[in-house]
Amino acid sequence: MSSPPNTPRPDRYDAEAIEARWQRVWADEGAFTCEVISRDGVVPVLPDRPKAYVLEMLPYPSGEIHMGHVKNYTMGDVVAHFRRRNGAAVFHPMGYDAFGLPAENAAIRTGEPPALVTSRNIARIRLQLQRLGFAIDWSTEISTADPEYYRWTQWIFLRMFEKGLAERRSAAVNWCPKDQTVLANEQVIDGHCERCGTQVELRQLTQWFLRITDYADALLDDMALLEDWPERVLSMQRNWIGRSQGARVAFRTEDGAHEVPVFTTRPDTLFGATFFLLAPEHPLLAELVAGRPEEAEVMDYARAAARASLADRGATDRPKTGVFTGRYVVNPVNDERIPVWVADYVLMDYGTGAVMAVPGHDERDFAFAAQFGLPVRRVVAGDDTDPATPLTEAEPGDGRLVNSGFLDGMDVADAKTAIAAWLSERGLGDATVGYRLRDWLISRQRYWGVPIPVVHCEACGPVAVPDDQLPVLLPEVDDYAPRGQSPLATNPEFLNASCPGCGGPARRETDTMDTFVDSSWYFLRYTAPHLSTAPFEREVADYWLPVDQYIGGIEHAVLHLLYARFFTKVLNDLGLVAMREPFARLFTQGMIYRDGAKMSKSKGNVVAPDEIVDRFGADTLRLYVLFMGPAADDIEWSDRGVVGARRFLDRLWTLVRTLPGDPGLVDRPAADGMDPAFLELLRKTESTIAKVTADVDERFSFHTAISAIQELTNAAGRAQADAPDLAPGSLRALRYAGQTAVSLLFPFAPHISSELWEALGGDRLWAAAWPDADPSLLVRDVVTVVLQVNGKLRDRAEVPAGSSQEELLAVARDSAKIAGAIEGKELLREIVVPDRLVNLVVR
RNA sequence: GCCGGAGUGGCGGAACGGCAGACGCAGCGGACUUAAACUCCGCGGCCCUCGGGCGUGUGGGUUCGACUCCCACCUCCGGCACCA
Repeated sequence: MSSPPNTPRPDRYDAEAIEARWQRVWADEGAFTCEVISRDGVVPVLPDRPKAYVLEMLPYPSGEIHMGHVKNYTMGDVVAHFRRRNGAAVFHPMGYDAFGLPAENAAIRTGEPPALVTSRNIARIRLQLQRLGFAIDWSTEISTADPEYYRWTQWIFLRMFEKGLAERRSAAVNWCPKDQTVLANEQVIDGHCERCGTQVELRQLTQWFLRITDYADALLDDMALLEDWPERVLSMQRNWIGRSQGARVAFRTEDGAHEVPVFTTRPDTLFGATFFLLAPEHPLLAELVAGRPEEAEVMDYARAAARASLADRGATDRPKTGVFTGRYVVNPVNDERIPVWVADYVLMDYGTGAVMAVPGHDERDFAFAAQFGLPVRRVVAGDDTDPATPLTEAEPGDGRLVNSGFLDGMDVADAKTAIAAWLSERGLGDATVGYRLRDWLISRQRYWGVPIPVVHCEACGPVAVPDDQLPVLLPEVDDYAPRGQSPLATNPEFLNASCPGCGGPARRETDTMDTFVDSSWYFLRYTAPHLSTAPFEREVADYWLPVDQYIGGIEHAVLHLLYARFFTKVLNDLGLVAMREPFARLFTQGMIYRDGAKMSKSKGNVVAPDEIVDRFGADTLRLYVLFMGPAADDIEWSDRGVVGARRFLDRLWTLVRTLPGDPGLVDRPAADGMDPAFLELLRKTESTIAKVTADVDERFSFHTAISAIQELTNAAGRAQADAPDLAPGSLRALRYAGQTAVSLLFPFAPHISSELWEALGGDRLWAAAWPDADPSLLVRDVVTVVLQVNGKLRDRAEVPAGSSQEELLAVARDSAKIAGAIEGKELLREIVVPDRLVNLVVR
């Protein structure tokens, strides 16, 4: 499209200048500052319109944002802009998950304090985010490493401590030898440290735990409240919590001295138990073998198992190992005497650490029995199977009970009920539930985290630091290097304290908290970011929360997202907030790949957001990361694709800057008497409004929304090129189309949209009402009807919308192609779908 | 093994019971240019002679009609996994 000779050549699209200009305007006007926030302890007036708390997972300030951040925050920005222009009170804050190992490790390398590294990184990240033009309320920015913030992290910890939800106890825990700290179960992937990949070891240590297992059922049950969470995440959490219904059954040692309970999900197979297993760590083990000939071998085995790494012991393809203890227990259901073995496939921290082995119907027990020549007994058989048929492999499936006394003939489900009642009546067992979920180990033997606000008194034990002495400040230390205990332990001023209870000498806790604690409540702090008397203001928090739309990466499915749900439930039980779930709707974005791999520095395949902004502008980058493909999918980065996004913005720029007619926003033109080509453009404009609105609001389908705007822009460009002399109605339809494209594009590319909107004579596009489609223009007066024979497309016809069945059939019969296709055949049926198709079924 | 998700042009993808391949990238042809880039216009699943035939991982089914729904299978991705 060349410029007509007498019009001035339009100015070039200068992204850099435009973006700087509008970012300044928004900041000067406080365009995205949220009024409904507790500031200086003053509770704001709560507005009487819908609210939208739009939140993306806060970044770890590593010094550079990456493309994943750009995609994440652009999506949130689109939603926030969309809701604002649709009349909602919007809150869209940002903060930094600022404690953690990378800054600490950098500090160790360079000798700079982690606080300095972190604040420098935060300053840089803030600039990068601002350069992308995100509509963030920067006045509510928080950093989890700020004493003003972590004071309240400590405060919440103390509330949990008071409730018995935070406790110190000895347990076998995961230890990362490289990072020199313990890890939570969620932070161990296949036996390796989630952060550094080192194989973790098991160590028996006294550590702080949060009793998330107390909330296992609530975390499962309340998933019903999470209707808009991806099934994938719910399934992962369900899996992680791992609830299974079973029974606890009391076995006794044959001398009657000890009761050893087991947990089983198959109490129906109790008659099939032919041996009995203890975990190597089982507390009774040493006593059972004390002074017996088996003692040395058994205890050697137990010690070897304790030394084995989690990865080794957890390997399912390893042959079964175990040692006979020389002792027997009695099966309560038939008084049968069965041998007790120790085996390392039995886990101490699941169930009771003891297992009744039913080799006939459990694959692991069968493998163990085969290994050691132990008997296998069938107690479940199919309807056509003789109860005496020997088992050549474990049959864990359904069937009828056999060789099982009073259970014989029942199916598995009935037998479970019957045996549970039988055991319960005799006090020998109860229906119970097992969970895979473990308590959350939050101690870390590292420097750069929240100090656990407890002192250890010789007389009183662990004692909470009183609220009025919070925050327990992270002290300066000379050496941050991890040495198996927290660097805080080397600072005598920090270490020595007096007991808040008895005043006697005491020692401060030197472990710091897992940084996932910090991010488990930050969404509340935003609503009162500087409040000095409480972590948040209940009234304001209850107004904004739960978060209406939360957006982040799938990698937090069982980490942050589980922990934050747990914290919310605790705060709810403490009467501090009304919500039971923090995130009403969750969207998990896909990863951006390049050259078939996740972008990472070590692979050298990183595309730096800043470079793209330098070359093409922030609007191009924002548009491209959303246009790439479905927001939830993993997608390959394309350098050429970015160019395409920029080309589109250039095209829109040229279109709007060369629109004929006087400046000034136009209203929707009247359809009556309009030139057909421009009526078509008007219809296109209206259907684009409808599509973009639905795609953003209901489907989270940004790439299709953008493609619809592109179609509209292309259509307007063609209409302009094809018709140099325009009737007034046509002119208006053209301007209206361009203007609407700009308006719809705003959430995606706010700077260029604002600039063009201004050029069109508009003002403050970010506050302008989102356009509404005119329903009367969404229905067409002429439609294309598909003519089929036996479901195969044979012809098309243009007919007036709303034509009757008879009219449509007449049109079909008039078609030469249809006539040819049905010639000489018997007409069996005529299918007519109004305004869509006619299908003639012939034989 | 169990649970979840996905298979459509050269590529990212669209269509979610009714015209398969919108939009974009790459490609080809053309215009502009001394030339190149930019930009613009056009073509574009495969086979084939216009007419047509075949095409959404594979095989069945439901339906007038299936990328879409149902059953079975294959492949890939993700999660859990000696959890009794």
